[in-house]
Amino acid sequence: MARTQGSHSGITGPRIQDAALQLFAQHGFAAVSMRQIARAVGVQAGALYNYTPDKQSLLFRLMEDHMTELLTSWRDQPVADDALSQLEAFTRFHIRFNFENPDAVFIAYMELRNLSAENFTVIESLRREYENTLETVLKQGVCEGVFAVPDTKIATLAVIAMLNGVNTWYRAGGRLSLDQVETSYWEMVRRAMVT
Amino acid sequence: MARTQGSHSGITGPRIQDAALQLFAQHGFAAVSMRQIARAVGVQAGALYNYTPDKQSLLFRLMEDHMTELLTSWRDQPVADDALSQLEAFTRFHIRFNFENPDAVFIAYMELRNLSAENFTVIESLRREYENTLETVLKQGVCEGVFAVPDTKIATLAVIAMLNGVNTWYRAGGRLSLDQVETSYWEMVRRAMVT
DNA sequence: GTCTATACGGAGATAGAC
DNA sequence: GTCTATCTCCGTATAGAC
Repeated sequence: MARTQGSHSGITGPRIQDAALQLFAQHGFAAVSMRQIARAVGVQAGALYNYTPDKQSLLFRLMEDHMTELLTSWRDQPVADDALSQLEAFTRFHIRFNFENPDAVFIAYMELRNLSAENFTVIESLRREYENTLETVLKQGVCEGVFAVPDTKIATLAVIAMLNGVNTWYRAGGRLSLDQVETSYWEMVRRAMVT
Repeated sequence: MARTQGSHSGITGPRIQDAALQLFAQHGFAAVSMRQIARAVGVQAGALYNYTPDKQSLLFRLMEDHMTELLTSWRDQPVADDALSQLEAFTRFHIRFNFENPDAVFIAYMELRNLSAENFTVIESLRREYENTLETVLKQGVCEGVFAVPDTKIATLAVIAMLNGVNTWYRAGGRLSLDQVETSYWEMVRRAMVT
């Protein structure tokens, strides 16, 4: 009862993040105004600055949260000990995670150039960390003699680029289930990597 | 002598295109102002409107010119008649063309959402046309029995996505020549597609 | 915690002189 | 063909009332 009119306790912060995520993904960071975000949340523009120091921090937080969740989700996956199973797990995990987080994935790739220099460094290092988890699998497979790749660094980037492509065309409810898509990509990845 | 001061005959138009290409690639369409473009060219903002009806048309023209050049360049490539040679030619052509036109390629992928609905349709159909040239090769290879792919449409998109990734990391003067990069990617593409 | 009001600057685009 | 000047609108961000 002591709460003033219009107060929504602690939920406005997350709602701002959600609205920004959706709007940035749809129109691009530079094209979205703070007023638009405020309108989507149902508050006035000025109120946003109780939750974020500025627009740049809003973008950074979205990307950092996304990359952190990507990394922890992959680390929480059950692991096999052979490289082949790990590569299949990575392929399927990456496709599924991207499918479930299309806006965040899109922003993480498209809005890198709109990060300040310091923020860019942070995000890039998280991305590098994720790429390294795949490269480690590939290196292990090369050691075991099950993978033959021209260059593990190039192969890492090639696999991730290929898998990222799924989000540009796959939509739920089309002629293929996500599991079928995973299987198709896994077949191509496997044949490209395995001896 | 009849020419007024500041006139640069017919070269201002192309200079506007070049400046816009570079600025859009660097900062993004939405973040670049007509004033910035004018400054880069060395004219006043109002003068731009002698060459383009508006900012949107400037973007569309850049993308359309790029896609058209991509298509005609590929059509001008010498063709082998077997699918395997054609796939290798496509792989190397695509990597090399992208390397030589990084700004245009970047814009063509990043600024699709900033096109008007009608302009988007045009660009999308040009892209589809380019993808179809690759899918035709893959289909031919499947018929000939030299390729085994889970789905020619998916394989087409997978190959292009993988090859597009090169531009995100490869820089001239690094540890690898472009020819070595082409060869690495071709090895992965070949093994992913060939029976 | 949210509101209204506003400072301050820059956006796209146009008019008319030269 | 380019310039200067300007219209009109919207951007980010802040101040202070409630």
